[in-house]
Amino acid sequence: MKELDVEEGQEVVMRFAPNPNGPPTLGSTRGIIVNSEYVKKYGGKFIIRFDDTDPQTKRPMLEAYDWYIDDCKWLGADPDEVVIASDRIPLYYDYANKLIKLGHAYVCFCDGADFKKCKDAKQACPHRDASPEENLKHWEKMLSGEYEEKSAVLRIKTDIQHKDPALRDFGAFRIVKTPHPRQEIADKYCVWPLLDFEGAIEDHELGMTHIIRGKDLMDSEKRQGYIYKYLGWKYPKTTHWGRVKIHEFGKFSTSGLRHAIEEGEYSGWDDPRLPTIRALRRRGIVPEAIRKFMLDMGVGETDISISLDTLYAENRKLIDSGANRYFFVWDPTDIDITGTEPCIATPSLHPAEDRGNREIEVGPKLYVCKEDAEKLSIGSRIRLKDLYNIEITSLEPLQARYLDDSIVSVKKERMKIIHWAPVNGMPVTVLSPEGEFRGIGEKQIATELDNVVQFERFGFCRIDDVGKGIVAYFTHK
RNA sequence: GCUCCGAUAGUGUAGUCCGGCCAAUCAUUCCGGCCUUUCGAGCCGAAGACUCGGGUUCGAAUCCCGGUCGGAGCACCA
Repeated sequence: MKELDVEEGQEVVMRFAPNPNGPPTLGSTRGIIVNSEYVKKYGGKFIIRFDDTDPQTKRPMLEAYDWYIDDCKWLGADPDEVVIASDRIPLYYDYANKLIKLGHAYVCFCDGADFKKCKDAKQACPHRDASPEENLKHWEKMLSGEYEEKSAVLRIKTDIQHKDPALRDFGAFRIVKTPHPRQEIADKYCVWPLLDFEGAIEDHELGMTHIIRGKDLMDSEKRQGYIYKYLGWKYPKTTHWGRVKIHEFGKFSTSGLRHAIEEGEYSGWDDPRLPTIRALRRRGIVPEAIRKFMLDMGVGETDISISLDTLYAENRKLIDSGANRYFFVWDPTDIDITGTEPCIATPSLHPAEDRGNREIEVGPKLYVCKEDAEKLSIGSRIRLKDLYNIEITSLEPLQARYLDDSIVSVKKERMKIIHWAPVNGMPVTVLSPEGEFRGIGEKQIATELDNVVQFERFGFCRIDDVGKGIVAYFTHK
C-alpha cells in the first residue's frame, strides 16, 4: 500500500459509506478493505456510515444494514463506529438553516429542465436572488410538507458562471414523500439531503482526515468545497480510484440483481453465481484471500478489469493444506468388476498433511465418471485411485476384471488413474457459477459440514449441507 | 456541448511527485521441465510492457506541448 499523506502524530479517521440498498459485493469490498487497512496501519478510527437518504430511487433494504456490519467483521474490518445518516436528519437541517441565513443557499422552484437551461447558460434562475428571509420561509414550508415532490429543492450557491457546468449551484435537499424503510424513521421527514450535502456535513462532523472514493465522485470535492468554505471548515485529504470490473461477472447493478432474485433467476443474495460477499463466503473463499486481492490492486485512478483467477490463486494457497480430499463422481456410470473380493479402501485425507485416512467399502460394483468411461476401450488398463488396477472387458455394460494392486505396474505402464465412488455413497449436488453438478460421493463427506474440501480431479468445494444428501458450493479449481 | 481524470507485459501492480541506480518490480496468467496414485500446491526454467508524435535535456517511463484511446461529471441517485 502506498503511504497516506499523514501529518506527524496524526490519527487517521476514514470511512466506508455505502447505501444499504443491497448486500456488499466484491466491488464495495475494496472500500471496506482499503479504508480499514489504512486505519490499521496508521492508527485511528474506521467508521461505517450508511448513506441511506434516498427512500425512493435507491431505497435501502432493511436486512442490508446488518449484512454490511457482518461482512465487514468477517473481512477483518470491524468498524469502530457505525453511523446511520437517516438518524441524523435534524443535523443536516441545522446546517441548511445556517447556510440559508448566510445567503449561501436558496429554495429553487424551477422545473428540472428549466434550471438546467439557466445553468447551461451560466445564468441565475429567478429564485437565486431571493433574500435569506424569504428562503427561510420557503424552507420551513418545504419541511412542513406544504410543497409537492419535485416542486421545490434547496440549492447551494456556488458560482453560476463557473466554467465547469458540474460545479454550478447544486441541489442539497429535495422532497420525497415515500416513507423511509426504517420503522423508526418512516414518514418522519419529507425533505431528504442529497449525497453531496449529507456527505459534506458528515465528513466534517465525524472528523474525517482522509477520504478514498471512486473517481466518479471527483467533482464532489469541488462542490462540497463551497460548503466547507462557507462554514470555515477544512476539507479532508482525498484519493480516488477507478472502476473495477470483474471479468467473470461483467456488468451488474444492485437493483438489477435484486430484480433477478425476486424473479427467481437466482436463489438469493448468496447464490454462487453472484459477486456478493455472502456468496463468496458460502463458496469457501476466505477473508484473507479477498484482503490480499484488494490490497494488491492498490488505489490507482485507472479503470481496471481483473480476473477472479487471481483471487482464486490466493485462496487456494490458503485453503489447500486444510482441505481434506474426497471422491466425488459427477455424472456417474457404474462398472462391474470381477475377480476380487469386497474390501475397504483407505485413501489418505490429504496428500501432504498427515491427517489419517478415510474408509470406503468396495464391492463388485462401483461408480466412475461417464467422461472417464467414454475414453475406455476393451483391453484398457487403468488404475482406480488408491484401490487397484483393472482391465476393461466390456463397454456395454461396462465391465472389468481385477488385475493387481501394484502401483509399480501403474507407473511402468503409465496407466491412467481415475477416481471412483462406492455404490452405497451419498448423493452430492455441487452448486457452481457454471451450474449444477450431480453425482455420488463418499459417505464420509458428511462429516465435513461447513468445511472446504477438495473433490479430487474436480476442485475445492465448501460443504453446505449434509442432511438428505450432500450440498456443496464450488469454491474454485 | 461544457468540464475533469487516466494510459507500464494477457491481467493487476511497483517506479512517475524530486529525470540518470529502469536493457523497468512483484503477483497472477500462459508455456516447458521436475515431483506427485487426483487436482492444487511445491521446485526449476521461459515468454511477455513504458499509448503515439513532437519538445526540453548530456540523459525521459519519469518534465512540457499536441494527438489517440478509455473513463467520469454536468440528477430533485449514491
